[in-house]
Amino acid sequence: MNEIRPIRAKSGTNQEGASAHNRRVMIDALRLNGQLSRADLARATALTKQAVSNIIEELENDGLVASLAAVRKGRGQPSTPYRLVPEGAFAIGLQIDRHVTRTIAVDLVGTVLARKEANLPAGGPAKGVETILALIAETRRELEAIAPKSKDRLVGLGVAIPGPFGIEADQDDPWMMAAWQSFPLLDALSIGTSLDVRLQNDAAAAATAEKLVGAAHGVDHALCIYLGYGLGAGLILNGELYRGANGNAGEIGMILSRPPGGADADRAPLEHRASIASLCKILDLDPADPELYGRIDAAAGAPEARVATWVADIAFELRAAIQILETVFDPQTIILCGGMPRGLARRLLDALHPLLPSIAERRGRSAPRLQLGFTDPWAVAIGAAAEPISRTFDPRFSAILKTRAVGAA
Amino acid sequence: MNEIRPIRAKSGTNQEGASAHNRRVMIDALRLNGQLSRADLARATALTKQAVSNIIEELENDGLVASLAAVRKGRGQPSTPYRLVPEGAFAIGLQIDRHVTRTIAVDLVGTVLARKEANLPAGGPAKGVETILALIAETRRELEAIAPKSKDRLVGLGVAIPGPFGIEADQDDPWMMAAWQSFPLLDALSIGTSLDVRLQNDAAAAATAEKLVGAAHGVDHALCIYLGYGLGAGLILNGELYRGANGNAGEIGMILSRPPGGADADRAPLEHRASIASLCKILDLDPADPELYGRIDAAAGAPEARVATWVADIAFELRAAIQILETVFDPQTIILCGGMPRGLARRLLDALHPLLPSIAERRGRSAPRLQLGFTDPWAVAIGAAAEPISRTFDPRFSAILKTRAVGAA
DNA sequence: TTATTAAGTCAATTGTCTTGACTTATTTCT
DNA sequence: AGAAATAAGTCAAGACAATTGACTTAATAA
Repeated sequence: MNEIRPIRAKSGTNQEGASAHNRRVMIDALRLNGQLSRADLARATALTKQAVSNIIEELENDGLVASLAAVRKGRGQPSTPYRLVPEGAFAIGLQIDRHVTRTIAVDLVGTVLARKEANLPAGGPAKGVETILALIAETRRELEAIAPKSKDRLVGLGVAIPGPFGIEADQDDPWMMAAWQSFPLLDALSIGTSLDVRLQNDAAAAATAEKLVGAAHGVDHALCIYLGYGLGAGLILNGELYRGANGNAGEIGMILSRPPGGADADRAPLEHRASIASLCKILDLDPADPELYGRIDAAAGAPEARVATWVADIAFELRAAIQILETVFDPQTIILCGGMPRGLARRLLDALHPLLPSIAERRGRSAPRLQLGFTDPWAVAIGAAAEPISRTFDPRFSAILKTRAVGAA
Repeated sequence: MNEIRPIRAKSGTNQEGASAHNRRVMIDALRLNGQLSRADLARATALTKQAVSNIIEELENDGLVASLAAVRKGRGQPSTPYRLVPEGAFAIGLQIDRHVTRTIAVDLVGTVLARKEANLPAGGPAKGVETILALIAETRRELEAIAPKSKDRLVGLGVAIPGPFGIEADQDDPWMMAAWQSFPLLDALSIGTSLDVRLQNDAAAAATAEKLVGAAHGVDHALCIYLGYGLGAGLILNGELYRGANGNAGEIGMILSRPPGGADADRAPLEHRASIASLCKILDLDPADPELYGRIDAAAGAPEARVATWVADIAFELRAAIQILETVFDPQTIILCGGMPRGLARRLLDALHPLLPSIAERRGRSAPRLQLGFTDPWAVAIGAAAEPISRTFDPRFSAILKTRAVGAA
């Protein structure tokens, strides 16, 4: 009998893996610096001029980079800077929220080229998927009208859906979107769109957006607190989005916390008290209302005592959460983002200060401990769209490795 | 004027980087699986038989792996398994604690070959370094007596020191070991030993030990809660130790928390209530007592009400901390380790159950949510010694990349 | 005895980066 | 002006490490 035992091992790599990584590094460097000459790139990446030359030539042929006018910067031959070509790649993002779904089309540099929104019909995922597929198809048509090249250069469909994933959720708990969790969404979308589809939770998507085109651009260690209908955090660690063992890392809304002055038995998920959902409750708003955002905006603009209470309460909770996150992750910065009116986000940011003391209080900080990120309702959809771009073009450890034939875990 | 602007970029790689990675992957696979044939390795790493053959031959010449007797496992030529050679590499670990310092020598597979302990003299780091260098020298002599090869095969010196690092600490706060923090320890040790020296905090060291030879062996997402004189956590994310932006990730002892029933103003660092230091306070023990461990052991064995109180109190705090860590990191398992008697650790583990509900409660878990790791006073020193081994031989993203000439962040 | 299966080697090939010399274009010095 | 210095970028050969496909070896199964 040959006993077949699973062998645990990481996979190896070869020249192809190295080459793929180097291409990604070039694109990343151009994304971060706007434009660089071949010589700049060689210095920045520690590769030789010649290697860079070959790779840039290849990327130029692939339509991903293009040269700009030569610039004289002193003695020596003028350099020819290169930049990313926005039309080099496109991606579609899909946000599925509790009551609404949104699609977005972006290009290689993260510019939004099309956006669509629809309310999710009653009847659960089976019905909802039809709406979604129609919305995606519409978005693709619109994108192709603007950028005909996109037809052959769509690198994937990123999907953002509120987490957490795969837990034993109460099927009736509206927080969980349990029906969607158990629905074979990935398959339905893969078949329905013929695109490469990946799931993220909404906080991770928000973080992806901040990483590609926002405040986390080029920051290796950043946390994005996402305050939406629920509460979550997207973790950027070592320059990559961290997903955890089951894709649930950062689900800070599920932290059990005692309300101020409350007893231990009063522990409840943080997001029950700190989220747009809690604001809806305080303001007696229907979360399913298509005009929700406008109503919140109106309430936040008016001298509304209940909003002030919510801001104060949520600031209390978030201060503690921020202190914990800073302590546990030691990030360069924390970015507050979410689907709420900008004015409300600003008020919240103000209310959060002064922050609690933490190890983040150090001399010579280059970034603020806490800053504002994207705060419009489209942030998650943008992040969803950014995911395929990031996955395809950003340097990542796993992109170097060969895909393994055997092995587990 | 040529304006010199820093270019932000990740570095590239080449065949050498790929080759170095593949060597690490081989060693990692052998470490995880005990012994594997070349064909096994080829399947596990997705490399070709030929590539594996070449690498294994090289590793064999380097004295890092060796073949075992061929085994027949059915039809076909018998396979020749390979294993790691313990004498292939050695490392020294140094733990500097508040009142004591320890050194350890380990080999490639993590076996402890020598250990030394000394009390740190009064007079601060300047004086302490002399003690430490003498201890290291003694350890090296002892190691060389046991394993003469170690002279040429010492890959580094790992140092574990209580964190956090680089914060604006009160110089008189005994928690902070501020004097050591500001002392140029790295330089002193580098010069004094001519070894490659790296610093970690003690919790990270404990996690490194668990990763190399303990409960986190082969686990990609694990957290080690380290309960020593202070409280910290070592984070293993994607199979690598995560350090954060400033090497302070996991310093959960610095989380500000309200005591049960306490007011907001009572917030204090978690480790003030949850650590061996808090036990010392309860038991009226002098932390500087060289016999501290024995005294704690005695108290924990006796029917001592104060110990029971401490266990209950600390379990209360740690339950909340564990729930937070599970929620935030989504790990496969959490390992409880620290410098305390095994019996006490067991009592604490029991007292922690039932754990608070979290996203970690899922069907089909393969590892327990919480398990016991190393709990002897040498755990941190072992981890310190494991660090150079891990750094030199474990697969890591950064090991693939070229070292960059220019560029920042 | 023969076929089948699997481990492992041999030798040639491929792909990607490196090396070192060279060309081109510009500024600075004399 | 002319020469020297400096920097960007190319050319062509070389090095390195994995791949490819045929081959050898050694076992079990038919």
